[in-house]
Order: sequence, then structure tokens, then C-alpha cells
Amino acid sequence: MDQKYDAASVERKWQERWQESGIYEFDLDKATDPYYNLMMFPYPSAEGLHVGNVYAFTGADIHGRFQAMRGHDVFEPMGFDAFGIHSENFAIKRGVHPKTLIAQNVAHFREQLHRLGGRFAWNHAVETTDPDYYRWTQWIFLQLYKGGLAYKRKAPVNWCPSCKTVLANEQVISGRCERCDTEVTQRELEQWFFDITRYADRLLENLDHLDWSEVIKTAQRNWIGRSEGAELHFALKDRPSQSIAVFTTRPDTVYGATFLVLAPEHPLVAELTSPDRKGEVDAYVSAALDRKAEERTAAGEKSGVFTGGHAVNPFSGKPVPVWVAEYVLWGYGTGAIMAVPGHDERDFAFATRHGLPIVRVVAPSGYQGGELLELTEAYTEYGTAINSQEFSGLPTEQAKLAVIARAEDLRVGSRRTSYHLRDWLISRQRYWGPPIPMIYCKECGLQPVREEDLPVLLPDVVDFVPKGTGESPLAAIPSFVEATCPQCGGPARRETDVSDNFLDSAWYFLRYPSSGDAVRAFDPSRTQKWLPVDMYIGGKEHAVLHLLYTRFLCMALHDLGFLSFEEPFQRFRAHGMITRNGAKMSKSRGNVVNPDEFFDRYGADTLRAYLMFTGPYEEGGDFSDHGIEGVHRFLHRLYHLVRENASAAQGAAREEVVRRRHRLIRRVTEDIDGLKYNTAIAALMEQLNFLQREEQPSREDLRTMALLLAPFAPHIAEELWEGLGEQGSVHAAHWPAYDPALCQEDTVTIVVQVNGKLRDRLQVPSGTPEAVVREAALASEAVAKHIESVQTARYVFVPDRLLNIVTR
RNA sequence: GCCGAAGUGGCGGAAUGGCAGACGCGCCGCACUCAAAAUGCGGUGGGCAUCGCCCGUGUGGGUUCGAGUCCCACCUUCGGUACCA
Repeated sequence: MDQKYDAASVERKWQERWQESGIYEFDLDKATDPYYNLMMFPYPSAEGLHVGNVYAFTGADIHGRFQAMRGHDVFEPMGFDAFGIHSENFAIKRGVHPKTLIAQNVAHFREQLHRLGGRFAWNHAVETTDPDYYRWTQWIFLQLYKGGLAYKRKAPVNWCPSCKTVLANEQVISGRCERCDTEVTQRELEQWFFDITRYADRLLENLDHLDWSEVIKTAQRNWIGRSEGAELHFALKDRPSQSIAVFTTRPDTVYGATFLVLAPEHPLVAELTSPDRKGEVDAYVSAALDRKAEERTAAGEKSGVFTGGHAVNPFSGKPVPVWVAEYVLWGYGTGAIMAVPGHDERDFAFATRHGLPIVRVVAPSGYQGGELLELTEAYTEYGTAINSQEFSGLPTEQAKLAVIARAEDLRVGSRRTSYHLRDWLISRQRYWGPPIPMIYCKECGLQPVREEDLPVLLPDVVDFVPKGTGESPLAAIPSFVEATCPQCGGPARRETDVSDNFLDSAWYFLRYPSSGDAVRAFDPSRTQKWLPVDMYIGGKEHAVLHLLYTRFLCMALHDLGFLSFEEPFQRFRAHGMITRNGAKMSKSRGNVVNPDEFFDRYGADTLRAYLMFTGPYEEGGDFSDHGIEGVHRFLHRLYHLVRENASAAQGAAREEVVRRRHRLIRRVTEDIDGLKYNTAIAALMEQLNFLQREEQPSREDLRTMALLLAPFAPHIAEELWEGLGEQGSVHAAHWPAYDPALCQEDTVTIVVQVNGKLRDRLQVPSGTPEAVVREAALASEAVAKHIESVQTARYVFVPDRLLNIVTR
């Protein structure tokens, strides 16, 4: 060891050794105890590795190193998610081809990731933009298509006017494009979808059995948004053979349905509109269609117009007017509602504004008849049905079931479940993605590209800027568009849309173990051996995007016979976010931490350990430029302690010291297991403070420090390990064991309270019985003072911890 | 509005219902030094103060011998989501 701890040279030295020995690039087939440690692969941006990436990867790497030292064969792959609108937009801005740009970015990321000192299996790295990768992305598309899970349909979709492409629902954040923050509009376009809604119930139910961060599970449940109710049919008054279907979660309120409302897009609007209302209705509908999605869905004034048409309430038999209003969404339920203004806030607001009748059909539970106060707002609770003919008097939960049963008897409706989740819109009118492998033949219709013809290569073009015509830039390249029909061999036209970036990342973890396989997407035996993933760590921002799509795809591939499991990740943990001096880091604030700067100044070990020290990993932490000094000093002090004592240190230590060591091992082990890295590091600091005060720290204590530090600061741990004369890599060494019996302290402090207030502390051997403690406590002057002249009622004794003397 | 998480020193944060503030930053003092940096050692919630005592974990109640921790109501902040019938 050198005189002085020089992070740069220590880190360089060990990174070279790891690379030479290939200790993280073992043979997957020879492994005996597989452990798949996955982290969300990065999008290689031009700015380079963000400190948020460093935070995420360090936490996951600590987990991996810990599992490896516990004897598992830990596979910890890394890759690059380099397709997608973000790269493409950036390339357009720079006027550089995304391919050129991504290659540069990836090279930079690889370098930075090396500096970080992760135990990455680089020999299994994947890049989604590599034809050898996206060939299989296309293959997956074909399997879904053949399995009936991919379809093309005309539907109202989200359109980003800036990115000039459609977006999936999950990619619209508060009415804005997830990528560029532009307000999204609605368009009716023919698009490719994956039938994720078919899996809604399974995606929901499986959540109960997954060991995932609760936050994510809750977000997914909300997003799937299952709601149970009924579909009821209201016949048209003038054409009883036709009817309007509405979805409601409150069929029990059907007698209170005093009007119907259709979404502006609803096809029956035109049919129902009476000639005298036509002008007004047309104007309303076209104005609504022109408005931005965010404006249309913003709650507020309830605009709408009467169509002039009527339908018949199938229960009361009364005619009800039919209105059109934008507060009814075309994309949810049936795009039509029965309005019950007495018991729904929105309908109440609408009825009040437009002077429509309000009929009360639910009274508070326990209602026995008599006067009810006039409603000043909708009563949305369950209660007792009133004004509902034979259903009156029933608790509304029961009335709900009874009404559904009656509707089924009368053939005017049935039980129905609705979901917030929509099918996954998969096509994009962009360049930078895998072309969707489909062909249109005039004779044979839609044809999938033959699997042996994959990949459908993304052509190198000069003009990849989207035109906004609703077509991909690929449509302008004849050599790409012109194809041969796989069925009849005649001239045909290629699909020119590319697939969503989230499809690339929905299966990358399946590719890692089989990377390089030229004949299939994933090797069955490799997959069987290594999957599902044991631990997946990543950010919360993908709760309903990546993490939901991935689960769906895995389920679909399972059902299609390609996978034996249907859930890809046994455990998932969401890490927190790192802020700087209390504020969120952002380019506009100019407070982004550049990891390179800190690698240079302090080294990767310090940065890693400091980031983990800032707070509980799952909650995030705050980066302060001063705070990092403390961790840096800690590593320095430890280095010097080991250097000075490496040769002198001998085996045995005092019993107290041994006990302390066992407690330390237990604490660090448990903390790492629970991702409480901050307290694990605090424990190591405490131990160092203690060892520094010892006259002669034992060899065993120094060894233990090196081992326990290894996951956090992998380079210096190697240096200390070597300095202590140990053979081999510290990362190949066994994680130290602790003896629970030795974790017990020999002397404990017992707190003596009088009526719950601290009065004295007693040092006694651990396991001292109550009688002895009581005697000692009563002998204490500090205690006696407070119990003189009062009667002692009882004693509360907690062994080795506390004695509380309760007085009357 | 709804869902979720969180409110503890000057700051980041620690505490199986049992010593509140571990560990670190910052600050103060001391040592080393001609001096400084670095390093080391000691101190550091507030108040009254004579031993000592009182107060203190967003606010108000409650349960308990004992509450930062459990229960009820509320306030604030952050994150997600929103006319989903």
C-alpha cells in the first residue's frame, strides 16, 4: 500500500485487474447458483451519465456484490436503450444522424460506467439499436400478431404535434407529451395496438403475489382502474329497434337517470339530432374535436347541447332527452352515460347549468320515509333506494345487484367491467425505431414478414425528419416501401411506421443471457436457468410504462408458449431520487451534478459510498458538495488504519471487541438486505471510530472492515484486502458470518424510570434478573429522591433495557 | 378532487412501543505548525440553572406504566393521477 490513499491510482489498478481476470464475465452455463441482478438500462443521452444513473446503478451493484459474496453466481448485465423519440429529436436538433450520435454516446457511457466500478457482465451487453437485437423485437411483434394480440384499427389516439407522431396513453402526462412536454391533441387514425386490455385482470390479480415496492403496485392498480358496474341500453324513442348503450357503476340509480349524454364523437349524435338543432350540435361537436386534449378533459364549466332526440329509460319507461357534452369521454366505457344528477357531481353540475330535472333516488342509510332536504350537491354515497318502484327501500348495494339481474331478464343490459387501461398503441410515425414487420398486398391483404426475412432493416437515410402528415419518414423512401408479398410474390407495400421505444425495453432482460444468439431471441435453457429475474431495481417513473408493458409482454409470451413463467421480476424495488441542496436537479436550474467531476476529485468509491450515505436508498437523498468530504475522510482514515496495522495486527482480540465485530456484521448484513445502505455505512464509520481508539486493532477486525466495505467501495476494499496479505479478490471472498450468541453485549445499560421519566442508568451484566435490578435501582440516590413519600404501585421490567417504577 | 409518501437540531438524516437526535456535514474550542492547510482530540437541541431540573420529533385529542413510533381529526410539503360515469 502507498503512503497516501490515492483513489485514482487504486481505482485504475483494480479496474484493470478485474478486466484482465474477467471476474464478472463468467460462463452462464457453468454457474451453479444463478442470481439475476437487473437494473434499468440507460438511455445513452448526449449529456453523459447523470448522477441519478450513478445513484440507481450503485445501489443495484451493491445488492449484486453482496449476493455474490454470499455465494451466488450473480449475473449483472448492462445495456443501452438507444432507440426512440428522445434520441431522434436530439439528432434532428443537432442535424446529426441518430446512428452517429448514439454510437458516440454509448462509447462515452461505457467509459463512465467503467469508472463507476460496477460488476457488469459486459460480454452480455445489448444495444436495442443493433439489428441483431431489433430483429428479435420485430420477431416478438410477429408472434403477438400471429397470436391475435397485435391488431390495426382506426381509433381516437393521442397525437403530439411537435414529435409528429401518435403516443400511447401512458406516454401522455397531464395532457402533455412525455418526451417533449407539448400539449397533445386527439386524432382519429388507423394504428397498431397490442391487446393489453385482454390481460387487465391478470395484470391486476398477479400484483397481489409480487414482491414489489408497494408504490409501484398501487400505481399499476390505479392505472388499470378496474371498475365494476353494468351496461344498460336505452332504446331510442322514435326508433325502438335502436338503442344507446351506457356504462354505469351505479345501476341502482337508474330511476334517477333523467337524461343521457353522448361524447361528441359518438356515432349516434348525427342520427339523433333533430333538424332544428343540427346547426348548434354540429358547431358544438366540431369545436370540441378541435380542442386540445388537456382543455377538453379539464374539469370545470359543463358545456353541452341538446340533440333534440329522446331515448327511453328502460326501467321507468319515461322518455329522457339526449345531450352531447365533452365531459363524456369517447374513449372510456361506451362513450355515453346515463346522467343521474342527484347522485353524481358532474351530472349535478350539468343539470343545474342546463336546467335539467334532478330526481333523488338514494337517501342516507336508515332512511324511514319523511321529508328530505333539497339537494344542494350530488349525494354520491350508497344508502337506501327511494323513488325506485319495487327497488325502493333496498340498501343501494343490493339494489345494484337487483337492477342488474332485472336488466338481464329484460334484455336491456348486463353486468360489465370497465378499465382505465387502454390497448397499447404501438406504432409511431417516426424514423428511429424498428420498422413494424408487416406488408400490404393488394391481392392478399395484410401479411406478416416471414421470420426468415428478419430483420427489416432500418434504412440509412439523410432525411429522417418527421413530416407531420401522419406518415413516417420511411414512407418517402421508395426502396424501403417497395416489397414483395410473402404470400403471392407480387408487388406489395411495406408498413412504414416503426414500433414504440417501450417495446424495445419490454424484453431486453430476456435477451441478456442469450445475447449474441443468432438463431433465436432467447435460448430456452439459458432462460429456464436464469429467469425470472431475482431482483430488479429501478425508478418509480416507469411504474405504469415500462413495468406494465414488460409484465404484459411476458404474460403474452408465456401464453404463446415461449416462456414458462408469466411474471418477469420476482422482486422489484424502486429507488428514490437524489436532489441537490434540497432541490430537484434539472438543466434549467443549472444544479445538475456531473459525476465525472466527482470521479476526478474524489474517486468512484467515495462517490458511490457518499450517494448511498445520503439517505435510505428507497427514499432517495440530498447531495451536498460539502457532505461528500465526510465519506472521503472515512475512506482515508480506514486506509491509513489498515496500512499502519497491516503487519503488526495479530489474530486475537478482547472479548468485548469480538462481540462488537459480530454485532457489526449482523447490522451491515441486515441493512444491506433491506437496502438501508445509509445506516450500513454509518455502522462502518462507527466501527472505524472505535478501532482507531484501540491500541492495536486485530487482524480479524481489519479483514472484516474490508469485506463489509467491499459492496460499497469495491476498489479500496481490494486494496485493503491485498494490503492485509489476503489472496484473491475480496469480491470472491465469503461474506463474513456472525454468531447471534456473540452479538449479545456482555454489559448493558438499564434505564431506570419513575413514572416513565428517566431518572438513572445502571450498568449491569446482560441477563441480570429483575429482582437484582430493582434492588440496585432502589439503592440509587437519583431514583430514591423521586419515590420518597410516594407509594410504589408496580414495576415494569424489560430485560436488559429498562425498569419503570410506577407510583400511585 | 382522488391515490401514495413524508414532516425530528443550523443541514442530510438515525431510532423491534422503552436513554430522541446514531453516523456525517457545518460550527466552536484545543493540539500539531513560524503560520496556514491537512490531520488528531473534545464540545455542539432549547431553556432555567446551585446540585440539578424543565421543555422538546408539524397541530389538537386519545390509547399505554411509557408514544417520534399505535389510533382519531387536522395542517403543510413532495410525488403520481384526474370530468373514467
